[in-house]
Formats: sequence, structure tokens, C-alpha cells
Amino acid sequence: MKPPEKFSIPLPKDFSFEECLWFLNRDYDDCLHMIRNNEVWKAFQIGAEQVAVRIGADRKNLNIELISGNNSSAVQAWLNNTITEWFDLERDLSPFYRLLSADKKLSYMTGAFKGLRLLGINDLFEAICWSIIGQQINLTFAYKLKRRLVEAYGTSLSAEGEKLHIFPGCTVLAAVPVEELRAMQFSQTKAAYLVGIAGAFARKEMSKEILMALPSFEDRQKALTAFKGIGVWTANYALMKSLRVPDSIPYGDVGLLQALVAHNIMKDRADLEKMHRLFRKFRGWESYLVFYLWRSLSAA
DNA sequence: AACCAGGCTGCGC
DNA sequence: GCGCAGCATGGT
Repeated sequence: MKPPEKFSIPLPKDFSFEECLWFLNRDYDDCLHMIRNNEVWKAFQIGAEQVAVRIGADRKNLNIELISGNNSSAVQAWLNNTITEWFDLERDLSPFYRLLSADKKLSYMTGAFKGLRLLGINDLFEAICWSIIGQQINLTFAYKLKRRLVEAYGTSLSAEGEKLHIFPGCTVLAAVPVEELRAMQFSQTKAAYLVGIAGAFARKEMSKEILMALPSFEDRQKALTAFKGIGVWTANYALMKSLRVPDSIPYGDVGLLQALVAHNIMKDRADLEKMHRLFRKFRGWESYLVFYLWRSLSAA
């Protein structure tokens, strides 16, 4: 017997669906989800299956409706876990808000961005690809490149007249000739990085499981930076978005530096000691601090 | 039209 | 280990 097409996930305190939706729908054109009628629409790959959901919220719950794919209790369990992780629902933000409140220049965030969760990229391969795509180019262009990659090599399914894309698998990307990516305006080096790392995932030399089995943050970072194309910024970004490491700082990030200068925390982008001093006050919440600082870069 | 963008590699010291 | 040039390509 099939479970109903809808189910709910109870919300924790300090959660704002509106803030999360704002992030997912900010100024860029992300091809991997869609916002409509105050709901997020997204397709997922579950093993060999594909499903699509519509996620809305009321005061107490996230409400998930399956709009494509076969329903089963296993699929629902998978979706429950995945969406809980995606929205970071199991984290208690109150310690973070206490730290913010204690900081004169940042305390406004506890009100302005209240309930914003660190939206993740659950799939490690996708997170790494995305951070490589985003290296040293503006985000508008980065989202364009991602769209070209996804439309060329990913899959998609239709639900209620909408086409929902799924990021290409590592096996597919591993077989893509670098020249094809060049033609899509990926740089030579970036194209080679992507195909190279896809190969490592396809051969199971790298995976989320492998990374999580490593004992320390440093070990995980090293395992990632061993690949051509993954430096500290990329590794830490992926660890923050995919493994949800709470104290991962994407050092060198221009957005982060911009935000710190804008808040008068650094006098200029070279004033790194001030940055380190700030992060020292946010031990255990560095990733969230970075995410909120990024949030501050965009107007309401 | 110059300067910038959610960096990385390889080299010289 | 640290600093720095060179890179590659569109956006503003």
C-alpha cells in the first residue's frame, strides 16, 4: 500500500521559510530548483529513480508533495532525510544567535536574517563541481556555466508543466571531452579539473563516505586539495555545504572579505588579522557566520 | 575600457 | 613555507 503523496516535516525554532526561500531565489538563475507560489520545486535522483517535489511551509511544518515519480515509504524516508539536511533543520541556532548578539556590528543579523538556515548541497560531487565552476568568476557567469553543464549532461523530468533539472552524474561528466566544455566557455583548466574529479568519483576514489570516514577536518581538507583544481577555498566550501562542517572557512573568498570590509570589521581586504579575531569569537559557528555574511551582501 | 569576479597552479626564493 | 605572476573568460 502506498503512503499518501504528501507528508510533513516539523520545523525547529528559529526557522524562517521566507528567509530560506529568499536565499534560494536570490538574484541568480539557479537551474537546480525553482520557486513558485512560495514553494520550492526540485527534482532528485534516488539511486536509479527520479522524483520531484514541491515544498511549502506553514507555521509548524515543511509540507512536501510528490509531483513526479513513484511514491513509496522508502522514497519518503529518503526525501525526509534529504530535505532535513538541505534546510539544516536539526541545528539549534540559539548558540549562534547568542554570539551574534554579543557583537555590536553583527547583532542586527539576529533580527534581519532570523531563521535563515545554511542551505546545503547534499551531493558532494555536485558541491565540488559547483565550487570549481565558481572559482574566480562572477556568480552571474558561474550560474550560466552551471546551467549549460546541467542542460547538456544532466537529466530532467517534467512535473505539472515545469521542467526540473538534475545535476549530471560523475560517470557522465567523466566521459565528457574537455573541448565540449571549452565550447561552453569553461576555461581549459576548469574543464580539465571537472572531468578529472568526475573520474575520481566515477572510480570511487572519492565519495562523501570516504571523506566522512576520515578522522579530522585537516584530513578531509587534504584529501580534497590533493586533486588538481581543489584548493583550500574549494575544499572548505564543499565541506561547509555538503558535509556541513560547522567551522569551515572558505579562506580568500572575495565575498567574505567584501562583507567584512562593508561591516567595518576589516579596514581593507588585506586586514586579515581582524578577520581571524572575529572568527575566533565564533568558534564552532564559522560556517554559519560566513553564510550570514554572504547573506548581508545582497539587499533585502 | 579597465577592473573585477564566492581561486588555482607552479615557480622562485 | 611564503609570495607572486600568469592564467582564462565573461560582467559591470
